[in-house]
Amino acid sequence: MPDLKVEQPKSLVAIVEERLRDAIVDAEMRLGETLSEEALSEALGVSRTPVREALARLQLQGLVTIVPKKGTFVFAPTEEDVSELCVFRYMLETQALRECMSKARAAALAAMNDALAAMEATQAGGTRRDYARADTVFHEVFFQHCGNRYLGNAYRGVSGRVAALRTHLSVPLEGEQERSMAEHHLMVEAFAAGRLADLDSILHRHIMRAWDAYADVLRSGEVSG
Amino acid sequence: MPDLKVEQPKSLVAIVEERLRDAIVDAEMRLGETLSEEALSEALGVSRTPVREALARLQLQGLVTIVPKKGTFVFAPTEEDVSELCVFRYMLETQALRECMSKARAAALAAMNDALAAMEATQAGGTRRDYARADTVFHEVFFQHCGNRYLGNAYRGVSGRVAALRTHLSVPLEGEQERSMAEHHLMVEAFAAGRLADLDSILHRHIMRAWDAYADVLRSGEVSG
DNA sequence: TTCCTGTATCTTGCATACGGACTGGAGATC
DNA sequence: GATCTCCAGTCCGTATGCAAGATACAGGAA
Repeated sequence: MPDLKVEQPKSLVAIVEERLRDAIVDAEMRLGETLSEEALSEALGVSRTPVREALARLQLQGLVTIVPKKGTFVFAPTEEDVSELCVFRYMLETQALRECMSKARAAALAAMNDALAAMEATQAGGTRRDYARADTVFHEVFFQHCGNRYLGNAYRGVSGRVAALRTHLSVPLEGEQERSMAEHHLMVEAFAAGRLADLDSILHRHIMRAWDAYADVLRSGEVSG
Repeated sequence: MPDLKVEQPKSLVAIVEERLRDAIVDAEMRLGETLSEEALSEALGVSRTPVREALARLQLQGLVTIVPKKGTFVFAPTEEDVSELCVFRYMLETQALRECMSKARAAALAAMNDALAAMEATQAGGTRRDYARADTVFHEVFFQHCGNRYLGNAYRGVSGRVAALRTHLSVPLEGEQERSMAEHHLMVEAFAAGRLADLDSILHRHIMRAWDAYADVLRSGEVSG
């Protein structure tokens, strides 16, 4: 018998969650903006129940903050927050890369090259948002091949914030994308050659430079929407 | 004016979540056992809404599995699961210890000594469960002092499973508690002396020995309740 | 003017109702 | 006896209603 498995239609909760997540990550909403369950449910054309459940999930991902009896707000990171997030992200990624290298080196390398190609494609004919998305996909590769789903879960738990920061706090510096691409190339090379220490230092530089830029924007007080 | 701040009464969701979490962790329920929202809501004396929300949170902690239209089940780890969990836990703890040592060494050391004393107290006049709880507290110390709340969140995301495995899959081997205590003492000593490498290796041995024991129980097919 | 206070209006927390989907077993059919 | 069909029971997904807390603002008192 052929494989006839049908995929379940997504639940409303899943749809709403995804939609809201995208709205936050893609900066359709401002950081700190007030959300109302009722307003959202009306805008989305569903009842409050799935909206409420989706918001609860987003809270656990750190994308919104729910204050009892008061309201729900898009998250608003402090400089400290961003710093800790970057450190944490570096820890996860470096560990994931280690696991990839020892367990699924070939597969991971192939996937990284694919992701790299996709990034280059967006550079040629895509928006900054397309590049940001491709960047996200690249870093997710580490976790798809690391062979430890807990590591991947942990990353998924913060990836929303990481992606949101990329969108909200990035300023389009001249030549930034080129430098970013160059670093990604270096990472793949170091991975291919098995140079773990190099890989770590490139990754560290890569992430910490992003932190620097975010911190500048935060200090400037401009929490762009 | 004196400090009159009143603490908010916990929401029903939080109460239900905690209660269910305890029930799973303390092995009041069997691994894989079927749960029904309605049955739980009746047993707990609340409506389905907070139960449902609490179950959703527990799912994100990996303590229950929700199958749409079918039912909710207490998690049932595979041997692979447990292995990955142990590896992940080792990663988190070792990173947290690093951060503790570089950022809040004195405070962390003091807290570790307190936790150690509490463990010894339960050894004198407490149940195995008391010891297990004190053990959990000891490991949480790392994350309370590591200065990175994301690291702590990640740990909290798996600590339920870790604690549940401790309760469900541990067999009371002769002298096990003594060996465990000895290892904890060694860890504190190594931390106090700043010997990171030793600390790592003790922690690794400590966690992997637990994994060994769990794997044995899982292979034996006895998923105790 | 400044401060306090009552109230209108917002928010979320929780309970409840209904319908679709799934499961397991009794009975019919071959 | 084996298999299929139908149906009742159970579960979750979603919508809706009501209660209670938080907030903002108008209006009165000092």
